[in-house]
Amino acid sequence: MGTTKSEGFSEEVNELASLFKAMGHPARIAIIQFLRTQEKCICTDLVNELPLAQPTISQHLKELKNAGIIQGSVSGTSICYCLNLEKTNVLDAFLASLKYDQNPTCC
Amino acid sequence: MGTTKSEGFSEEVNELASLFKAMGHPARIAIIQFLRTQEKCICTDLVNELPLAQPTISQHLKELKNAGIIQGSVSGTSICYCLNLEKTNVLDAFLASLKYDQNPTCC
DNA sequence: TTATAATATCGTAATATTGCAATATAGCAA
DNA sequence: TTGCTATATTGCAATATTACGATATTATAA
Repeated sequence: MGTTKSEGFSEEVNELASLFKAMGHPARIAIIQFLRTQEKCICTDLVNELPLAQPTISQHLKELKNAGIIQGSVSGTSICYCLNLEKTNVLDAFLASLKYDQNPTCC
Repeated sequence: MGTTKSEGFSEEVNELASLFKAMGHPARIAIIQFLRTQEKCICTDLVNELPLAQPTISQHLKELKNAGIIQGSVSGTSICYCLNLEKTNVLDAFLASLKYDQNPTCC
Protein backbone atom coordinates (compact mmCIF):
# COMPACT_ATOMS: atom_id res chain seq x y z
CA MET A 1 0.00 0.00 0.00
CA GLY A 2 0.95 3.64 -0.07
CA THR A 3 0.15 3.31 -3.73
CA THR A 4 -3.00 4.93 -5.06
CA LYS A 5 -5.37 2.34 -6.50
CA SER A 6 -6.36 3.35 -10.00
CA GLU A 7 -7.78 0.08 -11.34
CA GLY A 8 -11.51 0.03 -10.90
CA PHE A 9 -11.90 3.70 -11.62
CA SER A 10 -12.70 5.08 -15.05
CA GLU A 11 -10.08 6.74 -17.22
CA GLU A 12 -11.88 10.03 -16.78
CA VAL A 13 -11.81 9.80 -13.01
CA ASN A 14 -8.13 8.93 -13.00
CA GLU A 15 -7.28 11.79 -15.32
CA LEU A 16 -9.21 14.32 -13.31
CA ALA A 17 -7.60 13.10 -10.11
CA SER A 18 -4.11 13.36 -11.47
CA LEU A 19 -4.71 16.87 -12.78
CA PHE A 20 -6.10 17.98 -9.44
CA LYS A 21 -3.22 16.31 -7.70
CA ALA A 22 -0.71 18.17 -9.84
CA MET A 23 -2.25 21.42 -8.63
CA GLY A 24 -2.37 20.30 -5.00
CA HIS A 25 0.75 22.04 -3.78
CA PRO A 26 1.28 25.68 -2.82
CA ALA A 27 4.45 26.01 -4.89
CA ARG A 28 2.67 24.75 -7.96
CA ILE A 29 -0.29 27.07 -7.43
CA ALA A 30 2.14 29.95 -6.95
CA ILE A 31 3.88 29.03 -10.20
CA ILE A 32 0.56 28.99 -12.03
CA GLN A 33 -0.41 32.34 -10.53
CA PHE A 34 2.92 33.80 -11.52
CA LEU A 35 2.56 32.53 -15.05
CA ARG A 36 -0.87 34.09 -15.18
CA THR A 37 0.16 37.58 -14.17
CA GLN A 38 3.56 37.84 -15.78
CA GLU A 39 3.73 39.29 -19.26
CA LYS A 40 6.68 37.24 -20.25
CA CYS A 41 7.00 33.60 -19.44
CA ILE A 42 9.63 32.72 -16.86
CA CYS A 43 12.19 30.36 -15.38
CA THR A 44 14.72 31.69 -12.88
CA ASP A 45 12.33 34.39 -11.75
CA LEU A 46 10.55 31.75 -9.72
CA VAL A 47 13.68 31.06 -7.72
CA ASN A 48 13.66 34.70 -6.66
CA GLU A 49 9.94 34.70 -6.10
CA LEU A 50 9.27 31.49 -4.19
CA PRO A 51 10.64 30.42 -0.80
CA LEU A 52 12.16 27.26 -2.21
CA ALA A 53 15.54 26.19 -3.52
CA GLN A 54 16.22 25.92 -7.23
CA PRO A 55 16.15 22.12 -7.44
CA THR A 56 12.82 22.05 -5.66
CA ILE A 57 11.30 24.52 -8.08
CA SER A 58 12.70 22.62 -11.01
CA GLN A 59 10.99 19.53 -9.66
CA HIS A 60 7.63 21.25 -9.34
CA LEU A 61 7.94 22.63 -12.87
CA LYS A 62 8.57 19.12 -14.09
CA GLU A 63 5.45 17.86 -12.42
CA LEU A 64 3.32 20.60 -13.90
CA LYS A 65 4.82 19.87 -17.30
CA ASN A 66 4.19 16.15 -16.97
CA ALA A 67 0.59 16.88 -16.11
CA GLY A 68 0.35 19.03 -19.23
CA ILE A 69 -0.60 22.12 -17.23
CA ILE A 70 2.39 24.12 -18.41
CA GLN A 71 4.62 24.03 -21.47
CA GLY A 72 8.24 24.98 -21.74
CA SER A 73 10.21 26.06 -24.75
CA VAL A 74 13.96 26.41 -24.79
CA SER A 75 15.19 29.93 -25.37
CA GLY A 76 18.95 30.07 -25.27
CA THR A 77 20.22 29.21 -21.83
CA SER A 78 16.85 29.66 -20.23
CA ILE A 79 13.48 28.05 -20.65
CA CYS A 80 10.24 29.88 -21.27
CA TYR A 81 7.30 28.35 -19.48
CA CYS A 82 3.65 29.12 -20.05
CA LEU A 83 0.25 27.79 -19.12
CA ASN A 84 -1.60 25.23 -21.19
CA LEU A 85 -5.25 26.03 -20.73
CA GLU A 86 -6.50 22.87 -22.41
CA LYS A 87 -5.85 20.89 -19.29
CA THR A 88 -7.17 23.41 -16.83
CA ASN A 89 -10.32 23.57 -18.93
CA VAL A 90 -10.91 19.90 -18.20
CA LEU A 91 -11.00 20.72 -14.52
CA ASP A 92 -13.08 23.77 -15.14
CA ALA A 93 -15.67 21.71 -16.98
CA PHE A 94 -15.77 19.15 -14.19
CA LEU A 95 -16.32 21.77 -11.52
CA ALA A 96 -18.96 23.49 -13.60
CA SER A 97 -20.82 20.22 -13.99
CA LEU A 98 -21.22 19.95 -10.24
CA LYS A 99 -23.40 23.02 -10.16
CA TYR A 100 -26.11 21.96 -12.51
CA ASP A 101 -26.90 18.37 -11.66
CA GLN A 102 -27.18 18.98 -8.01
CA ASN A 103 -30.22 18.11 -5.97
CA PRO A 104 -31.16 21.14 -3.87
CA THR A 105 -33.00 19.11 -1.22
CA CYS A 106 -30.01 17.13 -0.03
CA CYS A 107 -28.98 16.87 3.65
CA MET B 1 11.45 17.32 4.66
CA GLY B 2 8.61 15.29 3.30
CA THR B 3 6.54 18.11 4.72
CA THR B 4 5.01 20.62 2.37
CA LYS B 5 6.35 24.11 2.99
CA SER B 6 3.47 26.51 3.49
CA GLU B 7 5.23 29.47 5.09
CA GLY B 8 6.17 32.01 2.49
CA PHE B 9 3.06 31.41 0.43
CA SER B 10 -0.08 33.48 0.77
CA GLU B 11 -3.15 32.20 2.59
CA GLU B 12 -4.98 32.15 -0.71
CA VAL B 13 -2.33 30.01 -2.37
CA ASN B 14 -2.29 27.60 0.53
CA GLU B 15 -6.06 27.28 0.58
CA LEU B 16 -6.28 26.68 -3.13
CA ALA B 17 -3.55 24.08 -2.94
CA SER B 18 -5.19 22.18 -0.13
CA LEU B 19 -8.54 22.16 -1.91
CA PHE B 20 -6.94 20.88 -5.10
CA LYS B 21 -5.04 18.33 -3.10
CA ALA B 22 -8.22 17.06 -1.48
CA MET B 23 -9.57 16.36 -4.94
CA GLY B 24 -6.37 14.74 -6.16
CA HIS B 25 -7.36 11.13 -5.68
CA PRO B 26 -9.51 8.89 -7.91
CA ALA B 27 -11.60 7.65 -5.00
CA ARG B 28 -12.39 11.19 -3.96
CA ILE B 29 -13.29 12.24 -7.51
CA ALA B 30 -15.49 9.17 -7.79
CA ILE B 31 -17.21 10.08 -4.52
CA ILE B 32 -17.86 13.60 -5.79
CA GLN B 33 -19.19 12.28 -9.09
CA PHE B 34 -21.45 9.88 -7.24
CA LEU B 35 -22.76 12.65 -5.04
CA ARG B 36 -23.43 14.70 -8.11
CA THR B 37 -25.54 12.15 -9.95
CA GLN B 38 -27.32 10.47 -7.05
CA GLU B 39 -30.65 11.90 -6.02
CA LYS B 40 -30.24 11.00 -2.41
CA CYS B 41 -27.07 11.54 -0.51
CA ILE B 42 -25.16 8.41 0.43
CA CYS B 43 -22.84 6.50 2.72
CA THR B 44 -22.63 2.69 2.40
CA ASP B 45 -23.54 2.88 -1.26
CA LEU B 46 -19.98 3.95 -1.93
CA VAL B 47 -18.67 0.73 -0.46
CA ASN B 48 -20.69 -1.16 -3.08
CA GLU B 49 -19.72 1.27 -5.78
CA LEU B 50 -16.00 1.78 -5.34
CA PRO B 51 -13.21 -0.80 -5.48
CA LEU B 52 -12.02 0.00 -1.97
CA ALA B 53 -12.64 -1.34 1.50
CA GLN B 54 -14.97 0.41 3.93
CA PRO B 55 -12.27 1.89 6.18
CA THR B 56 -10.53 3.33 3.16
CA ILE B 57 -13.68 4.98 1.91
CA SER B 58 -14.43 6.32 5.36
CA GLN B 59 -10.99 7.87 5.38
CA HIS B 60 -11.51 9.54 2.01
CA LEU B 61 -14.88 10.88 3.13
CA LYS B 62 -13.19 12.37 6.16
CA GLU B 63 -10.64 14.13 4.00
CA LEU B 64 -13.30 15.60 1.76
CA LYS B 65 -15.23 16.70 4.82
CA ASN B 66 -12.16 18.29 6.39
CA ALA B 67 -11.57 20.18 3.18
CA GLY B 68 -15.16 21.38 3.30
CA ILE B 69 -15.99 19.87 -0.06
CA ILE B 70 -18.72 17.64 1.34
CA GLN B 71 -20.99 17.82 4.35
CA GLY B 72 -22.47 14.96 6.33
CA SER B 73 -25.54 14.89 8.49
CA VAL B 74 -26.42 12.03 10.77
CA SER B 75 -29.59 10.22 9.84
CA GLY B 76 -30.23 7.32 12.18
CA THR B 77 -27.51 4.74 11.84
CA SER B 78 -26.28 6.11 8.59
CA ILE B 79 -24.84 9.40 7.48
CA CYS B 80 -26.06 11.49 4.61
CA TYR B 81 -23.32 13.17 2.67
CA CYS B 82 -23.68 15.88 0.09
CA LEU B 83 -21.55 18.34 -1.83
CA ASN B 84 -20.71 21.79 -0.57
CA LEU B 85 -20.39 23.94 -3.63
CA GLU B 86 -18.99 26.94 -1.82
CA LYS B 87 -15.58 25.35 -1.78
CA THR B 88 -15.60 24.03 -5.30
CA ASN B 89 -16.60 27.51 -6.45
CA VAL B 90 -13.32 28.80 -5.06
CA LEU B 91 -11.50 26.46 -7.40
CA ASP B 92 -13.82 27.28 -10.22
CA ALA B 93 -13.10 30.97 -9.83
CA PHE B 94 -9.37 30.34 -9.78
CA LEU B 95 -9.46 28.29 -12.96
CA ALA B 96 -11.67 30.83 -14.66
CA SER B 97 -9.22 33.59 -13.79
CA LEU B 98 -6.50 31.82 -15.73
CA LYS B 99 -8.37 32.31 -18.97
CA TYR B 100 -8.71 36.03 -18.97
CA ASP B 101 -5.40 37.38 -17.78
CA GLN B 102 -3.39 35.32 -20.11
CA ASN B 103 -0.90 36.69 -22.54
CA PRO B 104 -1.63 35.19 -25.95
CA THR B 105 1.88 35.72 -27.31
CA CYS B 106 3.66 33.50 -24.82
CA CYS B 107 6.06 30.69 -25.81
C1' DT C 1 -31.15 -6.87 26.53
C1' DT C 2 -29.12 -8.76 22.44
C1' DA C 3 -28.24 -8.58 17.84
C1' DT C 4 -27.43 -6.21 13.70
C1' DA C 5 -26.19 -2.56 10.54
C1' DA C 6 -23.57 1.61 9.44
C1' DT C 7 -19.49 4.12 10.31
C1' DA C 8 -15.42 5.48 12.44
C1' DT C 9 -10.90 4.74 14.46
C1' DC C 10 -6.46 2.33 15.35
C1' DG C 11 -2.39 0.25 14.04
C1' DT C 12 0.62 -0.83 10.60
C1' DA C 13 3.05 -2.02 6.17
C1' DA C 14 4.10 -0.34 1.69
C1' DT C 15 4.95 3.39 -1.00
C1' DA C 16 4.97 8.36 -2.41
C1' DT C 17 6.17 13.13 -1.75
C1' DT C 18 8.91 16.94 -0.38
C1' DG C 19 13.03 19.59 0.00
C1' DC C 20 17.70 20.32 -0.61
C1' DA C 21 22.89 19.90 -1.18
C1' DA C 22 25.85 18.35 -4.44
C1' DT C 23 26.60 17.72 -8.96
C1' DA C 24 25.78 17.39 -13.88
C1' DT C 25 24.58 19.47 -18.30
C1' DA C 26 24.19 22.83 -21.85
C1' DG C 27 24.46 27.39 -24.06
C1' DC C 28 26.75 31.51 -24.52
C1' DA C 29 30.41 35.08 -23.81
C1' DA C 30 35.01 36.47 -23.44
C1' DT D 1 39.26 27.10 -24.29
C1' DT D 2 37.55 29.05 -19.83
C1' DG D 3 34.16 30.75 -17.16
C1' DC D 4 29.51 31.88 -16.23
C1' DT D 5 24.56 31.40 -16.18
C1' DA D 6 20.40 28.65 -16.29
C1' DT D 7 18.43 24.52 -15.49
C1' DA D 8 18.12 19.53 -14.63
C1' DT D 9 19.34 15.32 -12.19
C1' DT D 10 20.90 12.42 -8.36
C1' DG D 11 20.79 10.81 -3.83
C1' DC D 12 19.01 11.03 0.35
C1' DA D 13 16.51 12.01 4.91
C1' DA D 14 12.17 13.31 6.79
C1' DT D 15 7.55 12.97 6.47
C1' DA D 16 2.95 12.04 4.31
C1' DT D 17 -0.34 9.09 2.03
C1' DT D 18 -2.74 4.97 0.97
C1' DA D 19 -5.00 0.75 1.95
C1' DC D 20 -6.84 -2.48 4.94
C1' DG D 21 -7.70 -5.89 8.90
C1' DA D 22 -9.19 -5.64 13.35
C1' DT D 23 -11.81 -3.37 16.42
C1' DA D 24 -14.57 0.31 18.45
C1' DT D 25 -18.88 3.02 18.43
C1' DT D 26 -23.54 4.16 17.93
C1' DA D 27 -28.42 3.68 16.63
C1' DT D 28 -32.09 1.01 15.74
C1' DA D 29 -34.63 -3.62 15.58
C1' DA D 30 -36.12 -7.75 17.53
